[in-house]
Amino acid sequence: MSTQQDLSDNLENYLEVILKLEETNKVARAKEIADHLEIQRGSVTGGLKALSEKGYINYKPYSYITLTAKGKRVAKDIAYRHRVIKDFLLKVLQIDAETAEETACRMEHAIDSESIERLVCFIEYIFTCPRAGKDWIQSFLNYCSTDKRSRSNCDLCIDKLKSSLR
Amino acid sequence: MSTQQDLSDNLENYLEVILKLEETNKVARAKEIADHLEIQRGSVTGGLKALSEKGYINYKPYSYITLTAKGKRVAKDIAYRHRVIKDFLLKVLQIDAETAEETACRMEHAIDSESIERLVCFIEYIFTCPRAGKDWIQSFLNYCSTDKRSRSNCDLCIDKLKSSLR
DNA sequence: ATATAATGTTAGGTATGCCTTACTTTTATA
DNA sequence: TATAAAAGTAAGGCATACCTAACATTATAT
Repeated sequence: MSTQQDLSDNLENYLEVILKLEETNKVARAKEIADHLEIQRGSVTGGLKALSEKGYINYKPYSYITLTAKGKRVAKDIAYRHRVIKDFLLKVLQIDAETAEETACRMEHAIDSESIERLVCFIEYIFTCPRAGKDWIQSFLNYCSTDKRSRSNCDLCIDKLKSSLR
Repeated sequence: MSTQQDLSDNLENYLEVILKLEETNKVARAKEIADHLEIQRGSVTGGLKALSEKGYINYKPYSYITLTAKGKRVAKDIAYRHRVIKDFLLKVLQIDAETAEETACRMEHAIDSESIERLVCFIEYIFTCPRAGKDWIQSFLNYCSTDKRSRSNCDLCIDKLKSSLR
């Protein structure tokens, strides 16, 4: 999904965690990878060997782990997709933080590059275009919770928009 | 992901295909499931046994396959998530049909129910709110392709909006 | 400096989910 | 109705990816 299908969703998660650990601790250690992925220590070794064989990490038994240039590039891309999707869920759909985080964790492996770029642009568009913007998104939640989907507030809203643009 | 995590992404795909085949042919047959999932005939049997054991399909060797009530409920939910995501990709992000289809196929297993409902509402909101609407979405693509993301056309756009609301 | 704790690896087991090949059942046709 | 084709199943194999328990290495603390 990242470049071709060289990496399973699982291995993508490894890379994402290793990047995070590198940023915090300079290097990653198996124990912490296990903790972050919520799997057992013994399960990590296999993943690390696979990533090493594919050239994404520098790995020697009993030593620390770092990303190769290729690994870093891919890891950053995954983290980017994660951020964009979480942003959309949080700021546009206004999903709660925990759900947004969990869903972003899964969707990041499923979305294609074109859609991610378009999504980035769309979020920007919403908050840039004078016809939309922050208050427009705020009204969205109100629209959602209104059973009748009434348009009774529309005139008021448009009046406010008009005067704000004068 | 559908109800709990009783079903893998894979088995969810089986259900989705079986629903589609039921709608077309009244029943599903292993050969056609294999064709739709692009796997070999021999691979299907295992999936069918798993779905049968979990109570999603009515399955007897050498016979046709139908969804149970539970299976139909879940299958329809998956198909719904698929439609909503594809709709968003097509109509909002304006991704090409083929990519939208493929990406929806993957994302349908990753998204949560809350986000799907919010997404449904959001798509509706865009095409209902007088501040947004069809021409607003059309302008989005233009915004995307503009390198500078300039706001030079904004005044013109707002004028048109104003007069359309008089 | 050495015992102990923490960390890492190995080996064997389980489950999913695909493959292929060979065999069985059903369907169609001659 | 017999036989060939099509559809379905079974068995054995492979890859992923997790588990646990036992063993190895490294780090810590006395």
